[in-house]
Amino acid sequence: MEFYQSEFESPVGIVYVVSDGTHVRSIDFAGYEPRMHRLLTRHYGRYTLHSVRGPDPTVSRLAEYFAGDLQAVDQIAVATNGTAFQQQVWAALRAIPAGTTVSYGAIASRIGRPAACRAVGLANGANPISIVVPCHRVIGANHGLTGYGGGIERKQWLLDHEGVVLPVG
Amino acid sequence: MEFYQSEFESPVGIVYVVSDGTHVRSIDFAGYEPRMHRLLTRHYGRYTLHSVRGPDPTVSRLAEYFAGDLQAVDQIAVATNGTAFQQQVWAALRAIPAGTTVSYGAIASRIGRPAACRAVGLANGANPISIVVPCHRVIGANHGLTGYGGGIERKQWLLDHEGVVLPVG
DNA sequence: AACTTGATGTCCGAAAACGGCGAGCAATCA
DNA sequence: TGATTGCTCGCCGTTTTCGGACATCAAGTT
Repeated sequence: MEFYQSEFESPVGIVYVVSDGTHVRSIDFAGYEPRMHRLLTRHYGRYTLHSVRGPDPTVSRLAEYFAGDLQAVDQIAVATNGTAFQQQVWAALRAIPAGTTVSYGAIASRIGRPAACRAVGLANGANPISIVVPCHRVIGANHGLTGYGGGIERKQWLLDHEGVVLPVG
Repeated sequence: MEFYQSEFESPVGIVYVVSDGTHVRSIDFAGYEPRMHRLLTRHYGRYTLHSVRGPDPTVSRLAEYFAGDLQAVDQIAVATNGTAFQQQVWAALRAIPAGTTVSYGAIASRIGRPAACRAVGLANGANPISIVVPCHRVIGANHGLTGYGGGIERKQWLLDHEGVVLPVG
């Protein structure tokens, strides 16, 4: 497996973008390299990662997103390996419009397993493509942020950036 | 992963030869297809198997071996995936000359782990390349044949063919 | 002479533990 | 009362852990 890695300096820190040339395979924050490589290994076995310097269209889209064009990342082509359940969850995530939030339980209902809210949390945590697959738009039923793979602060920042206003909770 | 499969009708039954074009990756007997595919999957993940009709140099060598030229298979290039321990065992197997036998414990000693005789048995059973990697030349310390992935009868036949004479045991 | 006992590497299935949840209930406080 | 908080417990997919089964054999026990 041959992958290509770009770097992007975002307001929430450096972001790594890993693609196979046509599809994005992983996006994660600097400081979480071990997790990223663990996920890549789990999904693709042995792989080699080539550092890319030239312009990367995915990075351009991310820049637009952070500049305020929230829909800029919606068309990015992604490819993921995962269980059937995870694939369903991740697909459901991409259907959440920017600026809105959904509860874990609601996602569970949408994929036909209303009782699997907790498992949705797990699948969320296993999401290999941060930001583009917007797991940050899923929050607790009581409007608490509960958790985020990149740290709650980043989740809060992203939601603020998207104009989400939550009850005082 | 792209592999190519040939068929060869031997005195001990039909034999499948799987190669990648330059190296043999698997040799097994008809009737053990599930095991063969399980091993290929374990070692190489997803793969496709193309059926080959034309002449196959590996098959020619096998024919020579069965015709009496016992050294004909010694130069066949093989490639295997496996744990470090298995690689060591399989390498040690190829060093056993045709017409001779060795005990499981002796193989264990040769690779520097004299107490791992039982593990050698396991590694033997996991050998993906029958005949060419001559796991049939390994027998019990008491000269019993103990076991063979293709059935004891085939092990007996191969040893007879190679002129091995064992104590009456 | 027959039987038991460890050491050994790997795979496989079963079982348990672990969460980025959420509803329900009771205790607390104005 | 009614709102709020905190605890408990059931839910469920995934990962981890664990225990057994084996192509053995030498040494110790009976």
